[in-house]
Amino acid sequence: MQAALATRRSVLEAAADLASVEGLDSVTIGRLAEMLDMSKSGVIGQFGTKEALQLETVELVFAAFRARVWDPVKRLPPGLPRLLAACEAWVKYAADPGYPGGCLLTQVTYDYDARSGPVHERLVEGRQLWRDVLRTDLEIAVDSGDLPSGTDVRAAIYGLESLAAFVTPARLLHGDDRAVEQALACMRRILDVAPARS
Amino acid sequence: MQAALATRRSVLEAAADLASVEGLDSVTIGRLAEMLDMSKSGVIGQFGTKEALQLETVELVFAAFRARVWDPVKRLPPGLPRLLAACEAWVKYAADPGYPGGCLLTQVTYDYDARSGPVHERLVEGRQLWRDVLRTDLEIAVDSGDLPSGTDVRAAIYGLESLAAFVTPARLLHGDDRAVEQALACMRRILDVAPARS
DNA sequence: CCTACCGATCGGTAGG
DNA sequence: CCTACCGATCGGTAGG
Repeated sequence: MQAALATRRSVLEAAADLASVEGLDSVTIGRLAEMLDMSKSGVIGQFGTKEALQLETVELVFAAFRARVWDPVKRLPPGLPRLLAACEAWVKYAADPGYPGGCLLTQVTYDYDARSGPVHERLVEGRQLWRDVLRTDLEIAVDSGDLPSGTDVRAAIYGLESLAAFVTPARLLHGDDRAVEQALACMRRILDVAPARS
Repeated sequence: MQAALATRRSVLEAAADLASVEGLDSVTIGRLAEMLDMSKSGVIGQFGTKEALQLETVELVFAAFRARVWDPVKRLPPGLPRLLAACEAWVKYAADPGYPGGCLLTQVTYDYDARSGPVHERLVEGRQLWRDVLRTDLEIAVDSGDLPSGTDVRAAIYGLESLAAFVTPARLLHGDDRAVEQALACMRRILDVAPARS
C-alpha cells in the first residue's frame, strides 16, 4: 500500500521531468519504464491509461505552483502588496521550477492551448483560477488608490501572464540570466509602480 | 520537376498546419500521407528524413514571419516609428497567422526551448536576428530622444517578446479576443509611449 | 508489481 | 511518385 503510493510518486516525478523537456506527449510508458527500471505494466498499472497519467501530471504541476507561488503570499495584505509579492514568487518559480526543462505549467500552456480534450480543459480551469486571483488583487489595489483609477485590469493580467511565461524560453534559448529582473521590471512598468530599489 | 516543387509545398503546408495545433513532433510521415492522400514514401521522398522536413518547416515559419512582419515595415524610418509599426504587425500576425493552431513561431519557441538539436539551434539563430532588429530601433529611439535615456533596452526586448508570444494562448485558452489590443497597450507602457488614440 | 503478448503506428528502405 | 516491406516502439491487456 505504502509501496504503491511511493511508486505513484516516482512515476509522476519522472513524468514531470520528462515532460518539462520534451512535452507531455513525449512521456511514453516505455520511456518511463526504462527510466525507472520497471516494466511497462508496472508503470501504467498505477494509472490505468496514459491519459490518466497525463492528467495526474498536470495536477502535480498545479499543486507545485500553488505551493511555490500562492501559499507563501496568500496571507499578505490583499491588493498591491500581495500582488507584487505574488509576481515575484511567480517569476522566481518560473526561473527555478525544479524540472530540467523549465516551468512545466508554461510548457503545458503552450503545448495544449490549441488542442481539445481533458488536459486542455483542466489547463483552462487552472489558469482561470490564477487570473481570478490576480484580478482580485488588482481591483483592490485600484479601489484603495495604490494603482491609478484608469488601470486596465484585463490588460494588466494579460501582461503579467505574458511576462511570467517568457522566463523559460529567455533562459533556455538565449542564456538570459537576467530574465527574472527583466520580467519584474516590465511588470512594474505595466502596473505603473515605481521600480524597486535593489 | 514543377510537379515535385508543388508537392514539396503542399507537404510543407500540411506539416505547418498540423504542427501549429499539435507541435512539430506530432507531424508524422504517416499522418501527412493520409492528409494528402499520398504514400508515405511520396511524402518523405522529397526531404529524405523527418528531421529535414522539420527543419524546412521551421524555415517556412521564419519566411512567413519575415513576409508578414518585417517586410511591410522595414522601409519605415528607423527608430521608434518603425519599432511601433513592427510591434503592431507582429502582434497582429500572432493573432492571425494563417495556421489553425496559432502562430507557429510561438509554438516552436516553447516546444524546442529545452531540447537540443538542429531545430533548437535554428530557432535560437532566428530569434536572435529579430532581437537584433528590435535592439537597433530601440537604441536609435533612445539616441534620438524618442525614448527616455534611461531606457533598459534589454528589458524592453524581453517585454516585447513576452507580450507578442502570449497572444496565441490568450486567444485559444480564454477566448480573449482583445489580446491584440492588450498586448499593444502593455508594449506602449513598457516603452513609456503614450497610448495610441483609437 | 512481473512476463509475454496484441494490433497499430513509427521512420525509413528496396525496388520499380 | 507507388507497393511492399523492415525492425522498433507505441498504448494496452491477459494472466499470474
